Amino acid sequence: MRDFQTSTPTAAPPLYQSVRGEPIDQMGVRMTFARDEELYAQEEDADLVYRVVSGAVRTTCLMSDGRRHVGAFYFAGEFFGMESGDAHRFSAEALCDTVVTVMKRTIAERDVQIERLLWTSTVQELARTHEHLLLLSRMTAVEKVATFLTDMATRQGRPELVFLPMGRQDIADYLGLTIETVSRMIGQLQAEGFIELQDTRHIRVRTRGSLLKRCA
Amino acid sequence: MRDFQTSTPTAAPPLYQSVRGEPIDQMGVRMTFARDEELYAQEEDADLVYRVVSGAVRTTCLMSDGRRHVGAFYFAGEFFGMESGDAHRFSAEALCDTVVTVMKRTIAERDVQIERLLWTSTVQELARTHEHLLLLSRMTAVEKVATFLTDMATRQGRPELVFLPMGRQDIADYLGLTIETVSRMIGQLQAEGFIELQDTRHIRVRTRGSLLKRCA
DNA sequence: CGGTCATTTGAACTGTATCAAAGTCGGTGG
DNA sequence: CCACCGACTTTGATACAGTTCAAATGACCG
Repeated sequence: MRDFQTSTPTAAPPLYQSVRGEPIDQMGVRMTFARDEELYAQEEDADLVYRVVSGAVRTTCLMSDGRRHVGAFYFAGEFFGMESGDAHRFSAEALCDTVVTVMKRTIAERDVQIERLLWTSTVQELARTHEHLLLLSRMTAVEKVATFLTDMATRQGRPELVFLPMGRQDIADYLGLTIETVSRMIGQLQAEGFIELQDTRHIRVRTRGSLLKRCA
Repeated sequence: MRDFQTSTPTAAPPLYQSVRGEPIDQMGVRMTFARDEELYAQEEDADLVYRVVSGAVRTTCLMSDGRRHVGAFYFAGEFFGMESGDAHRFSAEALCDTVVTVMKRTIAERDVQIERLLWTSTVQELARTHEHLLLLSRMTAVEKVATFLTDMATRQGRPELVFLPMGRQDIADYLGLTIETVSRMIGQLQAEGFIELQDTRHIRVRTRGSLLKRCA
């Protein structure tokens, strides 16, 4: 986990200057969370917005019968937490040691610059969620895994070497598959020569073009 | 199709007054679309926001290999079209004869009242999309159909009698199932006594409580 | 009525889940 | 430094939900 630095310039959006003169990256309260620590819980009041400074976060949703769903993963520079009206529909946990900045939503809304940024992030989030929807409803298991890997690679800004800060169970719950199927599909992609596993969490993408083709 | 009036007071949110004194319901250009007519296309510039006045709209996404995905259905009073950054990721079509109001997004953003409303709608949309995500990733076929029916019933404000302005294929593509499975699950719910079909598009919900239990 | 399109029903197939077991890795203590 | 432990991951065999293909039924409309 130690080598995971998503705070690379490629991954983070440019700095924005708020009207108060503070760079938005440094606004709000800075908080640190350990691996698997909870940032907020399902059903909790959603009056704060978050931004990843370094590390990674997952949002999860537990159904009454114990089925688990992972809503999204967030990396350095990305906003999250505005997914709901008043109460969080998801809980958020750190995937590894993670630093975030937290801001009261009402304060954010008082600053035109920040509000714009929040709006953009929310629309972006919506777009990503729609992609996710498409993935879940209309893709086969291999396609899901291939899409996931290329998405991770892209967001980490390094298209050839992907690092996965999350375990197989998280991936499975994100893709709507079982852990076994995820494992098998990664195996299959490797057998077909699209990827190469350095270890379970570091994957080298051999032929990005071809892998993309498996994404439908 | 003739009897479908979603412009009932129960379905539509209260009127809002914009700073310019116009009720927001009547703002923008009024347009009428016939059944299956396209409001906007995938990849088209997304500089307009829409609101259903009467009728119903579906958004669809076509994958390269022909697989089809229905993103959402919209009824009277609901906003749509702000799902993306610059270009629409979905196309929008009228499910039946439909009236909408169209507004330039830039104009909407100049009016604080409208902008707030748009924000609320977008966040609501995001929440609904997350529900949809959960449905697609972690529900069985029966659960999907049961959830769909209760959702439709709720949004139409009549929990006992659901009217479906869309065909089975649309439902299937919305739920990530095939048309045959949708049909079978509706049949099953009927056999189990949860619902009763008046005709293919009018469904009476017998025991809402029990039907909800099938929604996980 | 007859034709077209949408929906339902039936039978066989398949992708993914489930259940079970064997590896693999990273950390810990001797 | 090595041996062991526990958690995570991979692999294998079987089961089943949902798909696919095919045909029948039903609804709508001239």
